[in-house]
Amino acid sequence: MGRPPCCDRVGIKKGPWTPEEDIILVSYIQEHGPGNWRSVPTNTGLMRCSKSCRLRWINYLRPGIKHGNFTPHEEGIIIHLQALLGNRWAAIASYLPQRTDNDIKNYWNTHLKKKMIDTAGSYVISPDTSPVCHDYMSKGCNTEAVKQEMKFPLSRFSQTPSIYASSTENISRLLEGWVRSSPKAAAKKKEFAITDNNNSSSSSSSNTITAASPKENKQAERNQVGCLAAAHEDLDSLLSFENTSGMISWGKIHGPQLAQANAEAKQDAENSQPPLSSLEKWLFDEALGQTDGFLELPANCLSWSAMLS
DNA sequence: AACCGCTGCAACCGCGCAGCG
DNA sequence: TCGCTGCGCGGTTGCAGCGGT
Repeated sequence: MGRPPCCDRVGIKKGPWTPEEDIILVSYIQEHGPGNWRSVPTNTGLMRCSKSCRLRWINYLRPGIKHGNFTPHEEGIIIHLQALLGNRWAAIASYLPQRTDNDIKNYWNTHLKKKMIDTAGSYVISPDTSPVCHDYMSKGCNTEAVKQEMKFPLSRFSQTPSIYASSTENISRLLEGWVRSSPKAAAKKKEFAITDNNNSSSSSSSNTITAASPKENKQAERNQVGCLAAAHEDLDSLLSFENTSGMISWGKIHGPQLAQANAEAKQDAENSQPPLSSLEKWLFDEALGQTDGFLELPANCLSWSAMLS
């Protein structure tokens, strides 16, 4: 007796989202905030199921999402956390706020898993939770990829997404200001902070995964996410291109105005070099072994990642 | 130029969990 | 306590784009 699929209703549209649908969804979320997905299709008139709306928002339209160009450091984090947590992509994604679980999952399945299998032929993958890197370290490793990343840490911004992708990036960018000022978002951050404080005794070790019951693990995960919230605030500056030119109200722009807004936003992004954020600094520090960040990875994981590159 | 296989990624599907009445 | 409902997660699929022949 299975539950009937949510998208079985006649008239529910499937397949790729159109820019128009994206704009409708973004406009609605800008006004009402994410959540209550059940009501989104009915209130917006979108012929999509609630799940599809949620997924589209989470994986593509949400502000601050970065696609493609995984850095060696991100690879290292993913590899390390995958070894620690297994295929719990949502948990892994919580350590990489710019990445979605879907993105990480895809990247793992299409790139990293293959690399791991390829290299596992010559090296033993340790089954224990401390992955892996020892053999590589003992054999020496090529850290050129890491050095490159450290030389040009902002290279990721020079990626050339598709035309439509750039338009959704602009949607995200435009939304950035709303998310920052959104009372809901602020409340969420506050809530995280409170959770973090309440668990301060454990937070110091919250980055250490210990053997515990599934329920406890779940709670620990939440705590970890809470710990990350503060870091997320720092990330804001990285995630956005600093909408100093002013927030464009999404409810008011359509057609040619939208195209112009997109063009201007793109121009802004091309002209302005993003400031060095706390995270960028953290990445530098991490590479130099001066980790005081929220996620402390074994330095050799960078090497591991570079090795795979 | 046409075909074919491969790759990467967006989107879908099914299940489990949590909240609520 | 139980059933219903909505949300979130992980696995899987489908398709567009690309390169090779």
